[in-house]
Amino acid sequence: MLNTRARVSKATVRRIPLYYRAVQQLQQQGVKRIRSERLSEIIHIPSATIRRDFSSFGELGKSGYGYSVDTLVDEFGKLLEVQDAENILLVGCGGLGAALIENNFRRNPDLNITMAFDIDSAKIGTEIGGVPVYDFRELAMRVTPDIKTAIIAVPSSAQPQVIPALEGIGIDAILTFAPQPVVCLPTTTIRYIDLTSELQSLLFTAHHQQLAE
Amino acid sequence: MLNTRARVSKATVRRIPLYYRAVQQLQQQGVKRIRSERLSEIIHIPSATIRRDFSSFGELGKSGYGYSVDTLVDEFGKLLEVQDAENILLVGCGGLGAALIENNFRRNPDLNITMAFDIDSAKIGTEIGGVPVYDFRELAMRVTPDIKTAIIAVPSSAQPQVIPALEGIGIDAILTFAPQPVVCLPTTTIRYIDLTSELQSLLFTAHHQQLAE
DNA sequence: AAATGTTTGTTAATCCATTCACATAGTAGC
DNA sequence: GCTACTATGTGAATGGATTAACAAACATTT
Ligand SMILES: NC(=O)c1ccc[n+]([C@@H]2O[C@H](COP(=O)([O-])OP(=O)(O)OC[C@H]3O[C@@H](n4cnc5c(N)ncnc54)[C@H](O)[C@@H]3O)[C@@H](O)[C@H]2O)c1
Ligand SMILES: NC(=O)c1ccc[n+]([C@@H]2O[C@H](COP(=O)([O-])OP(=O)(O)OC[C@H]3O[C@@H](n4cnc5c(N)ncnc54)[C@H](O)[C@@H]3O)[C@@H](O)[C@H]2O)c1
Repeated sequence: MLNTRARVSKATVRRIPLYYRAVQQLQQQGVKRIRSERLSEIIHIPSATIRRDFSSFGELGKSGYGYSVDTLVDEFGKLLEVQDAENILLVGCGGLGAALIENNFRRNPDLNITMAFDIDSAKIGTEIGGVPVYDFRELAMRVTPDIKTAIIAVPSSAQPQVIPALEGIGIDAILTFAPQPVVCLPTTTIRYIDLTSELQSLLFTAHHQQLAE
Repeated sequence: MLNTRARVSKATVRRIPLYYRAVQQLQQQGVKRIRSERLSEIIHIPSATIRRDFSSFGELGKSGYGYSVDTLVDEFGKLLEVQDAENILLVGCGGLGAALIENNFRRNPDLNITMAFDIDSAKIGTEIGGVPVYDFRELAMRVTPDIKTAIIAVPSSAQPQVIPALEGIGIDAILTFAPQPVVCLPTTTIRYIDLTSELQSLLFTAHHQQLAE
């Protein structure tokens, strides 16, 4: 079972999806068996890191053999709970929000944006890629109790009003593209994706530290 | 000068844009002076980390006083080279690519997407938010020599062809949304933004480790 | 200009993650 | 079954980043 109550490090958690995607691809290619050394070449993560990460979920491999691809797909699938669908709401149907809805994590059938909200009356009542857009003021009325996850794509200035409203209806996981940091409940897990900062720090690295080893 | 050749850590580099944004906002609010303790409350980074980061760019502050906001805006602006515009090309004008072009880092006048490329004939020859969309096969012909930076928003499957083409015309900094890892030249700085992985690892954290301290 | 209070910059301590390296446990071939 | 390989899982070593804590430096007040 995967309940080895060994603590899973934050760095490991960020890599689980990469492992899952890679072993899924291998499985689709009909590969039955994989060594950490070979996997390392595919995903560009050192083999020692892979083995340590894997070992924090139990003894998934066999000495002298490697890992069974099917076992890995199974175990990481369980970790990511891909068997039961995660229903997600999205707030802010601008350029970015609409793109996310259109795509709707198509490659991952367990991730579903099922409804969206905006305050722009031109957007309210429409559908984007089959997903209905509701008035954000009707949030409490429209949301179904199975939704615990939200994606925010509103301007930074609107974020301080949006987050408490989401927490008020029971959302406890938030992915946001608005970089404005916000205080949220201790039970809320929030992650910021700050596109401008990513680009700026990339450029800093490229310009200042072109000492590629 | 800011050429204290003290090594700047990777973690610090990722925070420079956050510092720059925060001190810019303070400046706009007319704030002249800021202490690390106060800045910590604003951007949710411990004050000790802030002071250590700042000190890697020289002695920016004064004991018993704090930091001059104007000085900080100046110094971080120089670090991020905001005085001269960074011209950027974008490949893949799908939902995400179009959203990025429309927005065009509006808040940062030094970051400009100046041209875009696609292989879809329905898009080639059009404009998105004033930015022309060219045929990707005309990349070498269309690109101007001032462009050293690219954003990639093509499907993962197309990425292995796109990156060598970009490197061929002198691009050395790449921000990509296609998670497929690629080998690139040692002189290329590449950063991946993997939206699906971000969401999946967020959900893992929310579901498995709701031991919010 | 002396006394008091404040906040930096940095040294030392700690924490977290990566990497090395190998004993152990298994595979594969005969 | 025995021998020769092979690759895992993990202690131990290293490296990187954060945090604590405080002497030194400056501001401010009187
Ligand atoms: N698109 C980019 O390239 C880019 C780059 C960097 C950062 N971002 C950030 O991503 C976020 C979204 O970007 P975008 O380009 O889609 O912006 P956008 O302006 O196109 O869309 C924002 C949408 O949010 C809606 N909105 C505003 N206030 C709202 C509220 N209180 N409740 C519900 N909806 C509300 C607006 O009506 C609009 O439809 C912003 O925070 C932006 O700073 C985007
Ligand atoms: N939008 C999302 O929510 C989302 C989520 C997760 C990951 N992603 C990733 O972001 C990337 C872009 O996503 P999207 O939703 O905009 O995809 P999209 O399919 O809407 O757009 C892709 C665009 O790239 C163009 N293209 C394809 N091959 C090309 C080539 N060789 N050269 C130039 N252009 C080419 C296509 O014509 C299309 O316009 C993809 O890699 C996707 O996996 C997006």
